[in-house]
Amino acid sequence: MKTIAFMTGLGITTVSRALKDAPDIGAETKERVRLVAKQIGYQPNRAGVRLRTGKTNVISLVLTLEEEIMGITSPMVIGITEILAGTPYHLVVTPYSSSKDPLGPIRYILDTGAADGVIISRMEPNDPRVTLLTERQFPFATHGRTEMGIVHPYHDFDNGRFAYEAVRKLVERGRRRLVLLEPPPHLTFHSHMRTGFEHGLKDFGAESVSFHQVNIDYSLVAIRDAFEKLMGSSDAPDGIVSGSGSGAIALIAGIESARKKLGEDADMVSKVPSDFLRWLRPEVMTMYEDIRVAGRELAKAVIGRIEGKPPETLQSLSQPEFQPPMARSPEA
Amino acid sequence: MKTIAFMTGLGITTVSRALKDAPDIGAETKERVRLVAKQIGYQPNRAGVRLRTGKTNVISLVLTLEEEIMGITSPMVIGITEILAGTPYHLVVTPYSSSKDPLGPIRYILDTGAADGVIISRMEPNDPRVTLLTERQFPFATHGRTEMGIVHPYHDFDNGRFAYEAVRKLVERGRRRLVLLEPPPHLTFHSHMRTGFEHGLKDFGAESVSFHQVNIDYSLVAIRDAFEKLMGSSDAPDGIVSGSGSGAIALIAGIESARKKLGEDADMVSKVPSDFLRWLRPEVMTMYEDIRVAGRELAKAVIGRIEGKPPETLQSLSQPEFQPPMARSPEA
DNA sequence: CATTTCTACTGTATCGTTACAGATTTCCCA
DNA sequence: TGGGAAATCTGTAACGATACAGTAGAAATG
Repeated sequence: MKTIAFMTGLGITTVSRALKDAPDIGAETKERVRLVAKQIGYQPNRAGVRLRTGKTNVISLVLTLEEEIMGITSPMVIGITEILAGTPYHLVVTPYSSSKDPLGPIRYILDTGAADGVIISRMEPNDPRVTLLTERQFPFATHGRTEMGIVHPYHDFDNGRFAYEAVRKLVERGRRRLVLLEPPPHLTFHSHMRTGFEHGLKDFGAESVSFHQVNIDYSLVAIRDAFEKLMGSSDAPDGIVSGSGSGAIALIAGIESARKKLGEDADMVSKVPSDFLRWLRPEVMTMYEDIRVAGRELAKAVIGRIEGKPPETLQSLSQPEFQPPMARSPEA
Repeated sequence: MKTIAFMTGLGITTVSRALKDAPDIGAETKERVRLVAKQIGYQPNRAGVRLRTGKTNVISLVLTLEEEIMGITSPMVIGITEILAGTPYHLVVTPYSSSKDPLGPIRYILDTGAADGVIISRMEPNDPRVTLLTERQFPFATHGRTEMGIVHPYHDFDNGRFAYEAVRKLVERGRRRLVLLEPPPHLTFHSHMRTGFEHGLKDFGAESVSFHQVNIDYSLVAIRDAFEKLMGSSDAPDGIVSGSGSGAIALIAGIESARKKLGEDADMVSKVPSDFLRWLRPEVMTMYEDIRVAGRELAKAVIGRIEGKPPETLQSLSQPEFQPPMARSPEA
């Protein structure tokens, strides 16, 4: 900036103000400054700005290491960066080992002012992170909803609707004894999915087969073993709703270990974050949860919040849709 | 820091020096300063340090958006952050849209001093990014190798060995007409894999079926269609080596579209970054590329470089191993 | 005892930026 | 024509940290 000041013969202050289009700078001067700035490829020094103003130009994505399992991080990161690319914001990934202290990274960011906004996930109905961030009036957006009466920016997949439509589809196929592989009970979308499932059962006339031994956070091996037992029992379901793509893989293995056949002994609907299942097991009906879009929405939401937009305008819910069956061959 | 200085009655400079264990500060004073610092939870202000010293305490992971396809980003990010967690470094993800300007993000980082070190991937034999970073003496580590005679930190999976062992395995199964789904030709590991494949053919006595119409960067649909055609032709291979997990999925679809059967008409070996294939298609033989470990190694390597360790001590090659077949049921 | 040497500490300037409180010039109106 | 308002520009201080060049006092040296 000193260089620009020297080249234009102006004061440093003037250059600074001209570049941010302040009203007390002449139009012609601004033009000149902008030209020179572009010419020499001026980029504001982030440390300088940050030290002086406290603005970090950083968005922090707070991740549990557990999230890796679902392969959700990739598209989320990509989606976020797509939006940030057009802004001065950088994306910093802040993980926390062991889910025992979810507040740790939040406190760190609040205490050190490490970012201008945060994106968090794995939301709980009563989430202390949301309480803390709201108290401190710190901009954030959540992947998933809460139930505390606090209005905050979020993006969510309509898991209730997903389960409801899944039940409808299975009943249409003549299935009546349905099972749900659900999210862990402490997360908000557990009850969303559960409720949607139960509504579906009632509305479409099917019954529920209990399967609470495992949830989508369990290891694939644990899910497979539990489901193999269920499928081998006299209580075996004939319709399956899977709350996660990797869970579905384990369920399929369980079915096969029990010497049953998908599509014959049972049908399955699964939420998926990618195309793999559709390619390898086209007999599974899938609803695609687009995490990349979620990343985009969340990035837009935090930025909106940073800019002071009211939180209730920064909420979005993405509607599930069945994916068309995979065309197995070009001429088919 | 001002607070600590006030509380201890020392000068700000003394506090600064005491905290970094400078030799000209009394042992007792250091102890006192450290105690007070811990007491009030002092964390150095990153902007202050960065402005004064130029040290950003940031490692930048430079990604192509294409990388998402392979689902490689998640474990890579997790692996890196695992290492950075014990250090003052933050991880910033810097993507570049459209692979037409791979130098863009590198230039940005060099020009603005946005990071202390960089991790890059999708290496080419003659890679301008490596040239540039080396010229400017900027610490970096690469996921994959180059062939320019420049010694630099890297981590790589031994793709040559992978293809060689894959051929051995297929020949052991009685397969003789082998095909390779290879990486795109401009990337370094293309020739690694190709060479390993050819060596295998020669050493174990098999022949190559040409399949250059597509590579692992093509869409799954394109790969499937091309492979379906090949499998339907009189030139059909009976052994397949797939350079990527998602590619393998498309190949399987191609086989099935051509009304052939995996395990009967042909066997397949694939490199995979996750467990999915093993669960869903246990008949595919897999070698696991652990991207999380790669992330860890790369993080350690850049930090080593930042600390001035010689590059030749920061290189690692991970050896492929066949995964044990999936136990289909607990009692088996 | 004077002088050097060492130990332990400190003040000042600086990194790049912006907030704030002027300063200068021009213009308008009574 | 004098005085105030408006428009445009600028100098200084400060954000938090550290490099550097000291200083003061104690200890060692001859």
